[in-house]
Amino acid sequence: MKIRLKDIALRTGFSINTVSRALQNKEDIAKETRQIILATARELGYIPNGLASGLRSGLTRTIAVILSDVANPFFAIMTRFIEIAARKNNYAVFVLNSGEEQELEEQAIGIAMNKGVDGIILFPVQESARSIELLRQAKIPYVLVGRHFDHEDTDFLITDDINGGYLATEHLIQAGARRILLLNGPGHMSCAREREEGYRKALKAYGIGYNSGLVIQHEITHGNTYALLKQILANRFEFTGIFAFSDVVAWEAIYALQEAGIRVPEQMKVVGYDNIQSQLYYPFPLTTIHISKDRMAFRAVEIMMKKIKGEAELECYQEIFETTLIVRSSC
Amino acid sequence: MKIRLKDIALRTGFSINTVSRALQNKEDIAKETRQIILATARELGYIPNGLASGLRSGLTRTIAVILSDVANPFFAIMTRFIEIAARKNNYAVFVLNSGEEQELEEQAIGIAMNKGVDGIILFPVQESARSIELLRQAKIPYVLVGRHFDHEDTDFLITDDINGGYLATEHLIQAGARRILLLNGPGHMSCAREREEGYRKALKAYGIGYNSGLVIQHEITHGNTYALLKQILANRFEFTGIFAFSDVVAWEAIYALQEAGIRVPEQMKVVGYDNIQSQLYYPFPLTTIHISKDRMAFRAVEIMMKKIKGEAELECYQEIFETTLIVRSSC
DNA sequence: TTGTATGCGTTATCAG
DNA sequence: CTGATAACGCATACAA
Repeated sequence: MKIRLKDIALRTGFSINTVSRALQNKEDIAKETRQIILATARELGYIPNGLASGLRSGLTRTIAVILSDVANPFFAIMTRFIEIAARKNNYAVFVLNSGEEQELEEQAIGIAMNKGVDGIILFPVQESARSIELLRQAKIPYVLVGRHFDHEDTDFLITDDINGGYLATEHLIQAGARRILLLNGPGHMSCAREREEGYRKALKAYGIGYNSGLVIQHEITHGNTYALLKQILANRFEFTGIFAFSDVVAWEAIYALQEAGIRVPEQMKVVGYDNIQSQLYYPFPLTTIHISKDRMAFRAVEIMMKKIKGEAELECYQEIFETTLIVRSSC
Repeated sequence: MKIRLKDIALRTGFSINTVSRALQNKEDIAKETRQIILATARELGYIPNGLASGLRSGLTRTIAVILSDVANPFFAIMTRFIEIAARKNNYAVFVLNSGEEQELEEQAIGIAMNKGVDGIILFPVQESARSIELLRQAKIPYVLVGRHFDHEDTDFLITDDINGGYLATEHLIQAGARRILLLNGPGHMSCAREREEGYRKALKAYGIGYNSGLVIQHEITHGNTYALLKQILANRFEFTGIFAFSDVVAWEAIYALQEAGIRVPEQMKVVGYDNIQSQLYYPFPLTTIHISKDRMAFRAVEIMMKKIKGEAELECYQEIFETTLIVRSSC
């Protein structure tokens, strides 16, 4: 049998209202009264009905995380940290995958709204800014993570991807690679554009000409890089280094390289992005760009909480996290 | 401004009730009426309030997935498939991490109940059966995945871990390993016990004595295997094969082996479990035991839906999925 | 086929 | 400090 406030009220002789206020730790309740109520609530195994309280109060203590694909370790790690932080704040999190498809992202936003979430942490697909429009219209607190829109004034937490792209490319160059394949994400993603900007800067700084044939924008969904690289390797190719959009992309690439009998780093130098290995011990030591996944996730939740409570001091929280090079054995 | 049924009612001239019924596609509504209502609902951008409908109807179209740690690729993959299937059924999923701690798992169950989920998919910690007790008392539909209780009559989906353990061990033996370290999960986990049973069976079948010093039960949380193996390798050791509880455990082990300068598979043969590489292209080809993560996840959701709708034909759904050996290069 | 009335469990307002 | 009452938005039973 489900216990309601009413049951506790009946048992203790107080009114439903008093019980509610006592359990909420409101101030104008006698100490003794509160104790009695808390005790019987515990005794009866009372679990508040979040739907009812959410409906009435307008707060559900629930947020949604909308991302590309939780099966991708980068997003899985982010999700984990977000859940840890959310739970500390007594929040539960919905996980919704967009699969990097604009339509599914918008659908996910709709689901989140339907569920009455207090806020949304969004890793936006960026095929259009309609998601932002939706969020804004609904007046629901949100924070973008990892990517941001140039012409929209939103909160966001991103990493210094120009610098990251520069560091990765520079390291490849210093390792002797002149022709460097950029296995980038699609151009609508701000982080992809910025990583490419860093790539270009580094080439320029080292006096290497930019070759558009070496810059590949592709869908970064599961298996796509692998298929693509298989194809590339089947033909003539003249690069000796690869800068991958992410560690996952790098792995897929290396997987394809291995199948083609090309050794990393001897014959091909590879640098990834995200430093997933900061959270998982993979036996393949990938040189990569580190970003602080934990700090970003925690900060995202922190901002979310402030916005929900209406404590946001600033118009927009926009933070750029540092990127650093981690040298392992792939380059 | 949030659109409610009332707004659509006002706009169309029908009553709230009619609008509600029209949007639910109930039968006793005039075709034309329905069309008008649907059109204005769309026009106004109506998003139903799931809290209100959930409160009233008792169904929230929401489930919870409670698992060890989404950052672990195995659970991430399962979560992904579960979300896909749930979403097809118009369900959203809460992800709650237990961190393999009984207390956090029970807390997570409480959160799920508070949120009014229609059902729970649980990868149980199994330190105690109290979680099952909670679930049962609350009369909330649930399915256990990956692990099951011997003395509890519950729905569960597991894999044939005795066979899996046997196949892994047999393969190690056939590859020439006689002294095989079993890096197992804790003994309270049914799947760990069953994998060990398979291990023992294989040893016996090949006339190899069981050596309890080679069987290690340990917490399988992030980083723990790595630390443990570092310690083991620092001392004298005499095994030439490792059967790891999971691919993640295997990776951590191999990571430690590499740091110790021990080559896989030349000096040490390793077999993992779960075949995470069926979903992710990792450039380290791990020999492992395959389990159908997609089929298990889809089935879990399918069962969940049936139980929620009260269509469950059987007392308990108990299914054991096949395990097969995947040979790659680590053994 | 449609409308009215009621209640889901909680919180908020206000009176006592 | 406590209690009565209304309201959140929707779905259901029943009346029309």
